[in-house]
Amino acid sequence: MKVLFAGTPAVALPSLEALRAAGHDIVAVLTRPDAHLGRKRVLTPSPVAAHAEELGLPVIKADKIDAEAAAAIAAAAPDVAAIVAYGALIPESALKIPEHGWINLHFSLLPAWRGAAPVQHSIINGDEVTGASTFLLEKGLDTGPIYGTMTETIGAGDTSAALLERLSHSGAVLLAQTIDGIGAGMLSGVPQQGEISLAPKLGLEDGHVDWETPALAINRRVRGVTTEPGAWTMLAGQRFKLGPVLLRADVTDLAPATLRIEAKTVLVGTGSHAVELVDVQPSGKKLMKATDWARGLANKEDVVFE
RNA sequence: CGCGGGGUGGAGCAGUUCGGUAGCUCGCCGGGCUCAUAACCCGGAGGUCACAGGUUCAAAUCCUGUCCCCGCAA
Repeated sequence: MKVLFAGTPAVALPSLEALRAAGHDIVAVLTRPDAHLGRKRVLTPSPVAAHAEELGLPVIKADKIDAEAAAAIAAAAPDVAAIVAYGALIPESALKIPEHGWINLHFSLLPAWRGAAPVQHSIINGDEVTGASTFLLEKGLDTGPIYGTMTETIGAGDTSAALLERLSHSGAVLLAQTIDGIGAGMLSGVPQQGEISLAPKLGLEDGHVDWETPALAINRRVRGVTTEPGAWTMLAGQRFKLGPVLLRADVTDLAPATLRIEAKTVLVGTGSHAVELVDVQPSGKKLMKATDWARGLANKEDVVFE
């Protein structure tokens, strides 16, 4: 089929590749405009834009589907649109452009975790299983009829970044199969059923660790916000980033936020039992082993996070 | 020219204010103790102090410029 591919970050790339590999004709790629990234604000194309340009595919850059973008999409005359993490809403008027509509690959088992950050919320919530769904885009937020789903187990040490990476590949297969099925006229959408939950985009404050909460909740939250937006706490007035922490149910005598620095481990007290720090990143420093960081501390006593 | 922190043996840091022959905690190599060890004891290797100029009898330290890393902000 003639497919319009819409996506922006790296997690969309496997889907674009899967569609090409399945033999579909990518008539155009819709992505968000180049953004000023990094400290030097270098104007950088999105990963999808960069890849599409390498492949010589026509690229439409737009952060909202205005009349101009809609005209460009219509001009490409797609049979169907495939959308993976594009990053902006598609207005109702544009939904009608392709004959078969817009098929969204969403990284959760809908209707669970509708919204921008499904993977992060599933980990923070402690879900044991998540997955990906393909559905027909409609006016509501991630509410359309489902074409296909696949499940993925969430590991005890999974971070959002790791899980999303896996889902981006397995989900790409699902998306390609869905587009195949629609092209063959053998698929129809099924209304979503089950418990609805929302997964709004996470902000910086979502990564702020509250040491008064139980260790398990902290473990899940840290993994859920890693790598973006990142977990952190405060130390001596400076932001202090944290990598995933290990549960240490054997240590129960540490007050919340209080550190205990030992030869091979760095422990922190929580609302329940202690947690072991693995990787940390002090402000202005690179990511380092918690034990390395602790080795350089002048005073290893009475270290307390704020 | 957005704000800020930083580049010192393999790792993390101190030393820079008040220039004067490189330190701490580890790691590594060799030896010892031990039933044994990530514990302890003894010995050892390893650094042009990011780079380039300048000032000075003397620069990690003072002055100028450059490169690189990171946090914030976008």
